[in-house]
Amino acid sequence: MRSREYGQFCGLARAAEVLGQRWTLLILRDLLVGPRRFSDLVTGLPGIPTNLLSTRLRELEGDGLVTRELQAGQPRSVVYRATPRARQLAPALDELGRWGAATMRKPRDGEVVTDASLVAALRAAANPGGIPSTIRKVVYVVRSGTAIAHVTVRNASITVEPGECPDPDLVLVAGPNFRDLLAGELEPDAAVDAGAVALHGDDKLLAEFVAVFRVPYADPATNGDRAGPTTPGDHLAEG
Amino acid sequence: MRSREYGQFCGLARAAEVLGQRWTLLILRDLLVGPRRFSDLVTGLPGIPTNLLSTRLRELEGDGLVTRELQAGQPRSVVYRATPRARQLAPALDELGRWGAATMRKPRDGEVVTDASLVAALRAAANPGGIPSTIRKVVYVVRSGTAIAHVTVRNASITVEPGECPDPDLVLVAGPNFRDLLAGELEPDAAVDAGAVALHGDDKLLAEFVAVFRVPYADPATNGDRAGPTTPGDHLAEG
DNA sequence: CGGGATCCCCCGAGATACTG
DNA sequence: CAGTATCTCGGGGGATCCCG
Repeated sequence: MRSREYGQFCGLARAAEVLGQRWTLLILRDLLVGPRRFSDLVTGLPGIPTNLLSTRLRELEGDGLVTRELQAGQPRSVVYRATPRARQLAPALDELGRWGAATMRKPRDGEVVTDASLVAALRAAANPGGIPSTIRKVVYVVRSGTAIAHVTVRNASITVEPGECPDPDLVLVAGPNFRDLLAGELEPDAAVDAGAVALHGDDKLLAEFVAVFRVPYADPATNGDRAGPTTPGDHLAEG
Repeated sequence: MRSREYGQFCGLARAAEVLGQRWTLLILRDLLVGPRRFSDLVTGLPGIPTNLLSTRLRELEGDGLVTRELQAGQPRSVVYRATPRARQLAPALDELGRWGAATMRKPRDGEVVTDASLVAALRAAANPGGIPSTIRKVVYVVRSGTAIAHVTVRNASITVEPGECPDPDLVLVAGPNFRDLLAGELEPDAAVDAGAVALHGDDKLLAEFVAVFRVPYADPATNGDRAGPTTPGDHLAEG
């Protein structure tokens, strides 16, 4: 079998052949946030070798997941864009991201947060069922390290985009314990004093924010078992 | 950054560090079907080097996803088991499997179907909402190549397990166009004549089977766009 | 300056053989 | 049965170079 293949007629194996290549999952994560130029991707993926990025983009184009558009202008500009087929990956990447986030506590040495990773994390955490019925439109700006995203919550929709936004109702600057807040282990009232977040604006809106964005928290000590044994029926009867 | 790491404080990056290693996704797929011995895994993963399997199992044990139990007996036996934390991956792997299956048409040259891949595919395709209200208990056996699984459909539950089962109500032997049937592109009445399936037993139960197991079918020609442009709100506003 | 291509080194993966 | 040992080879990492 060729190097990246697995020799099985299996959906998961086919997915692994594409997504199992190093950096591919993060390239797609960034492209699902929006179209990006080569240099944008290099910036958003610190440490990626440029030759590998080039190779991956060509492979993804061949797999029908990315399109390549030449932009007018001098110096010339190339824009990479996720195809509809790649956008169908969003639910799977959200699941993977939530699973991976469940055991994250502190950044490892040298780990960074990028705009795209912040946007992806917030989109994966978004819970439309948590939108208060009283809301008309609220705009948040979220900062974590140097990463910035803005959130617009309306009656029945949550949108998350990278970067700043003028006139936000509330700016949240994530502190060391920010995830404890989103995991529900820290009450909104206590979050500022606990160093989870610093607020600029209408700080009463923080309670709405944590109602809308929730992350699970797996206990590593029990290998992730949080609420007793997994019952059959949770997910058919796997295991 | 160490070789498998990405240097980002991001749930998806953490997931990729574990699942992006070659063969890891398929090892977990097999272990989510049930506990397996080393030689079971070697059999279910044709082509995997035994030293790599050994390495991966040790890594997964270190990541808290697999436990290793010595079984009594001579020759000695070792059983590997997915931890609860690994079982939390099931929804993500199902999503990935459905995504990968959406563009599968025919097996590539030499591709096989294993018991575990058949079980995983059926579990990912299971749709409890499709269970007819008239059902009490129906048992199917499904064969695809040399792979065998059996399915039990009850009032509100679907279980899929590997291997045979005594006294099934209906045996389905998958033919070349079996997926067209599950994708809804082939009516149950026409399936046998079209070579999608051969039946042994109460063939009127086939309609119930296809109501319970559904797979999506992406059109490769349009890069996976099946029903017009993706509307914002389908998945927040990604893209 | 953006968008790559080229080069070299080395680690990780594949294949096979062998052992407690 | 359940791995380890050894070798080879391709792909990834890192730096540099190139071209419009």
